Amino acid sequence: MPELPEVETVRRGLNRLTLNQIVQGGEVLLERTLAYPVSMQEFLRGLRGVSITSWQRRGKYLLAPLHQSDDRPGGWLGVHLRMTGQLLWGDREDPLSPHTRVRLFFPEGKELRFVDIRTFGKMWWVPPDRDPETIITGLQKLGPEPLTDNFSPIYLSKTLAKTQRRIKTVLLDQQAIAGLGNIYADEVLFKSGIRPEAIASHLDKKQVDRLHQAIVEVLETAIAKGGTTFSNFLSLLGVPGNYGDTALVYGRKGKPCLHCSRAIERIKIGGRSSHFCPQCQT
DNA sequence: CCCTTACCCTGATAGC
DNA sequence: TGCTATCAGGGTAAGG
Repeated sequence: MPELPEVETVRRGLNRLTLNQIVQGGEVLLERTLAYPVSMQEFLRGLRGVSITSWQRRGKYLLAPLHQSDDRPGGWLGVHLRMTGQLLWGDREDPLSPHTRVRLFFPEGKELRFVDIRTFGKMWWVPPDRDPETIITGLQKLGPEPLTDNFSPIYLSKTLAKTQRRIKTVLLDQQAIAGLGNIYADEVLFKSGIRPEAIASHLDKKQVDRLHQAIVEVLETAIAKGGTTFSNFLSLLGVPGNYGDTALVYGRKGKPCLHCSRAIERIKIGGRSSHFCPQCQT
């Protein structure tokens, strides 16, 4: 389940491996992966002959501006990995995983593959004359990037003050903060000593400040470790992460809290599992 | 408007 | 051991 740090890690890998090479063609093995255009012919027509100038990230979305060989704009490529999506860079002759959904062919036998077991992941080709937000509509509703100045303690306190939702639900709301998912949300609540079921507007200033700091620190640490901190995540070259290595509460139901030894509990909030320490989090 | 729930999907796992 | 039911969750649409 790639969240902001994993997507950021993928972005950095893509920037090292995929830029300024003309896309020679491709293959769509599961048309449902295409969010726009929905036809594989149109999608591949848009991508053939373009090259990628850079990869950008917004929340959990990857966005790449494209250009034609004569330097005219070539639109944009968008990717969302959702639950199980992976982008893999390798050779065209590498054995195909049965979960391969989209292939893009690059020069010298290289290939960028979108592999996705549970098929929730999406790709978009945005035509040159369109704003990406009009095609990838999820971009319109994204809150601030948590690792920029837009995400200040003041912003967080104002955002939390005006909702009666539980804090865990708000952390998962991409409109409030872009990029957190279920694992990192549980971890930042543990780190800041706040129960996931706490009503957001009831948090005091000290709690909000601690939460803000925890969000920034947990994400920065995870990015520094290459996004392999919690989730079972493969880098672009297929190198596995150290699953479960450093999660302090996520997935540790019944196990002793690493601070106080009380058993970690798991409850459902908004249809998602939430892990917390009943002693350390209040 | 604000918030919650159902849905999509397949591999892993809990439970009988 | 082997089978089946349940669970996992990101974003979106529909419902309350």
